[in-house]
Amino acid sequence: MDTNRIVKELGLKATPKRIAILEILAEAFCYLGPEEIWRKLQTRFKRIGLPTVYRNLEELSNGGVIIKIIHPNRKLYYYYCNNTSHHHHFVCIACRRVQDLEFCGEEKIIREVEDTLKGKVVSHLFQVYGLCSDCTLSHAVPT
Amino acid sequence: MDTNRIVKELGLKATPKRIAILEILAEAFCYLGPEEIWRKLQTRFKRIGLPTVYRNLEELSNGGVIIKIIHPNRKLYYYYCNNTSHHHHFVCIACRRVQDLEFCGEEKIIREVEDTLKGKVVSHLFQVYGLCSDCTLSHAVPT
DNA sequence: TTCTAATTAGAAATTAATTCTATTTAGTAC
DNA sequence: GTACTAAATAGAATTAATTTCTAATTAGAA
Repeated sequence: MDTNRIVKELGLKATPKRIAILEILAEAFCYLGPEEIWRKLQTRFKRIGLPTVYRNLEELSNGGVIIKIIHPNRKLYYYYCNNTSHHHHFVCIACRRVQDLEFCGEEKIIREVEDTLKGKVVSHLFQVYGLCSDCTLSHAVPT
Repeated sequence: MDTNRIVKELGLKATPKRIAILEILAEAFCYLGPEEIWRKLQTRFKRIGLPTVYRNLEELSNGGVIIKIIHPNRKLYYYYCNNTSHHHHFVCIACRRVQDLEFCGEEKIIREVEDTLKGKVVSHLFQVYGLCSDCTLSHAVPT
């Protein structure tokens, strides 16, 4: 995965820290918060500010390379998503693994909103929470 | 609507402020934040603390009488929902009106997660954002 | 190599939400 | 109606996450 090229295609400079942030997420296969990412970065960079992490996550998120998670606890989480087509995710509440879902009822929603409610759909948020195959087997308890 | 009875059925005391909070939401037909509710309460009560509002919203939300909104700006919002059956909502991003949706792809999601991913669905979050019929007509610009 | 706009560090500020303690109150028992 | 007790509240203080600010640094173009 050419993180260097990905970042430049977004019109951003390929700074070592920006690249590292993207790589950490790409290798995680689960969602991470800014502070968690910051801690991982501190093993590679002796000077790294938390605002830098926040700023980069926001930029990469705006560029569509990573996805911002809407979490009930109001903290920010992000995960890497190389699948650019519209789709949704199954999030494991035990291990945080994120997996793609095929299902999307978009057409049906649009039809109901436009026909019945006479409104217009701008976007929809759809996330499925549960236990992934590994965590189902191990009877993991979500944190 | 007997707010007094509703509150007592949750095992909570029917204090004037708690009743007022529930009434404000029930009469709003849109989602409101704690501070907005607090401002409305201040016209009725000369002494009313913001922590009281937060605490009551959390309690009423736990009781299922009102619903906590997951909002991209990470602030808390709540709306009154007297429809106890499982369903989802269409939220107008201009005027904040909340309307019930029939659509729910629950069975299909469960089938995909269990059959394909071998996981188990615990819950799903599904919200549709757009412009309601009134706001579509008036070309309202979301705030 | 030089230059410039983008990026960063680190401190400070902001904002929403929560905690704490003393006081008040709803609802039960009498 | 009065007394009682657990629940609820006010208001100040605190917490925690995120954002803003300014001066210094750096990536990448010229």
